[in-house]
Amino acid sequence: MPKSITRTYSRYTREACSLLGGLIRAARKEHKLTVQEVADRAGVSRGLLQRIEKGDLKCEIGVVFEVATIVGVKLFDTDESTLRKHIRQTEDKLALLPKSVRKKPRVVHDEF
Amino acid sequence: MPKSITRTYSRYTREACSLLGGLIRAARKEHKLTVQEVADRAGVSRGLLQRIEKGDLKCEIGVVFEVATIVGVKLFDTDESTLRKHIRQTEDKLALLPKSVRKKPRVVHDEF
DNA sequence: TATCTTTGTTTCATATATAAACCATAAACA
DNA sequence: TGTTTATGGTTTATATATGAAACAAAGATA
Repeated sequence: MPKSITRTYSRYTREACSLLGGLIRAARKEHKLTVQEVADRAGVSRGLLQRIEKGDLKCEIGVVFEVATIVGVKLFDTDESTLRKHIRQTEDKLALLPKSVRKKPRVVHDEF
Repeated sequence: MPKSITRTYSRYTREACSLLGGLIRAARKEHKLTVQEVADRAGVSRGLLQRIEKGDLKCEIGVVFEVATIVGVKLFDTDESTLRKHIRQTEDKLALLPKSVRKKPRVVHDEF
């Protein structure tokens, strides 16, 4: 059962979300698109899109990214092929790292 | 009432989420941090963090961004002050744009 | 080798995000 | 001006994401 849920967000997180929402809103208007129109294209409700544009932190990331894509806001400042390349690079990097992370020697003997 | 919810995501959206998850995972391991440790710092459950690292599209964007921030993954390739500047620029841009978007002349008289 | 830890899944109860329907205000155009 | 449309708030019912706990398997250290 989820415990009663008061999350805290760093300033950077809040500002990043706020900026992303603002970029989406600006891009939508530049394309002369209505809130309803973009919502329809993304398959979401008008209210949800309005929350996204306000930088609401509690929206599905997939929906936010989808809306951003629809209005032409690039998440990683890269096109799709570059994106795929980054994914491969990240996978390669992960392959080199240890599978699981151990912190310290299990027991500390050096108490003196 | 929400209608029964089969969303579609573009390839770019899926890959962007996948990449972000991979970057988080790689950054976490580079910092020698355990899944549980990062989950605790972010105030989320271990299972949720694992879903984020797998690029799950249905997570709160605030949580994903927060985790990314914790392990040092920059969303916009900028520091906090630059981020704030971008926000202001976006606001200024929005101030210049029309408040609401009108599509076409209301009625088309020119049917002939 | 054996032991401890991390990770990867699963199931389940519930808190909550969402869609839909309203209404009110503001903005755009004639 | 008046009319139409876009936007911004609600409110409510429900689909679903989440936290917690349990389990198994894989990895790391001695």
